[in-house]
Amino acid sequence: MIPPGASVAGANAGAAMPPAVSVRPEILRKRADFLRAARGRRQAMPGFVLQGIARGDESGAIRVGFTCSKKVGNAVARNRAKRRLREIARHVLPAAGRPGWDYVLIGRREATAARPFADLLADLETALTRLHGLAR
RNA sequence: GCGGAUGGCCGGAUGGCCGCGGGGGGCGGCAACGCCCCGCGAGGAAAGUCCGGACUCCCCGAAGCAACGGUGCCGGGUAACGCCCGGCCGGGGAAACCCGAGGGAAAGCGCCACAGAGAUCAGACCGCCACGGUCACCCCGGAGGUUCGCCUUCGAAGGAGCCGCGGUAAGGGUGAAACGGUGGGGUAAGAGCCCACCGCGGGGCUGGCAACAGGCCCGGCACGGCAAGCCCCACCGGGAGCAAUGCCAAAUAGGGGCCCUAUACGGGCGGCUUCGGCCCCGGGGCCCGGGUUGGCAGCUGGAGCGCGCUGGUAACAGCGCGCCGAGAGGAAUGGCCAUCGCCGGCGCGAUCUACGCGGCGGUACAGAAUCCGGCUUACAGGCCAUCCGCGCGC
Repeated sequence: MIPPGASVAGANAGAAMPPAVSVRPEILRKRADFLRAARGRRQAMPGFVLQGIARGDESGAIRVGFTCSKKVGNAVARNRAKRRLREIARHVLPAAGRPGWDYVLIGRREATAARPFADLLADLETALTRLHGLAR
């Protein structure tokens, strides 16, 4: 099972090794931030739903939040989905995210936990591209 | 070895890359913060939120009574419990063992359908039996007739059947349950009518702390079931919950107090006018309390865990030594990968078992949210001990 891992590592070489100058994404914790992001653009993917909005303040930080409601499953299923979303955000957002934006990743029942990790990474990149395209 | 019963335990391992949440230390920096190092970081059920507590706030003189809710054989354990341990009784099993809301039905009310003759101080449907009446039929005797086979008629004893009037609670049948069961005597047939044993009720005796058990005497036997319908008795119980509760504080809006502004624009006050004064409104400053949101505390060292000894059948308790084992708050404890375990079935190695190799599939239930003690429910796979029965060997 070497080829898949190698291809992902090669394709995401830039994303997997974020440059030191890039700011690590901050985590959203306030309900108000989530409500504002929900008013922005949304892009549905097989493993998750992405929401994003430009904050419009002078801070250049990329921020991201995670949502898994009870529709995703019991506590174990929700936690697992949230952890996988956290992991793909950590890999992709520093390179593909836009400074000054807030993103929210929403977990989906079964799909978020079952979809191969490499696919999830690719999904987030294309979702970000489409979201930014809509915003333009 | 096979089948079964009970109690207890585990619930993947190692490594690599990249991460997360607390804590401690070091360096840089006024600080915010950044970097480095060390150590810690989910469960047996963390789950359901069903009981019992600790801890907070609210209410409240004490006690009793009433209401409401809960518990319910006895003894013990415990901070407490509806939990646990030991025992008793009843039921199931060949046994180990398992199951039981298991106080009171002579305090009272209520209910007991259907079936059945009759369902509580009940009842005669079938059956059984005695007596009275009637009589088919059989046997005997007399008289008459005769084809000598027998026929008719009268009388008497018995008598199936039918009718009437009674006896009976043994048997059949109905039912969850039928004035207790089995056997014998007895009787017309039967019946606690009488007797023995069992059961039941009462009394005292012995053993036991008790639930209760054992045997003795008396009574021929009455007092049906449901209390998970109401009820009675005994015991227990204030309410709400960590989003409890306490502390700190910015912006905005609003409330209160004090001071200043005033001659202002405006309104009011002493009969009127002027000056002056006071008050309201307006503006400014300071302070106070409430409050949204946010932050801090509560927040984890405790009815704690491990080992040993002592007491106890045990639950458990005491003592000694050792240990610190999550503390988040849109909520960390992870993501990806490799190797190895474990289980299942398949193929190959000689046919099976054992064993080896190969590839395939599976590796559960489930995520702390103030903290403890329980209960209940879920769970891939596995381990240990004790006991019962059967088989084999010594």
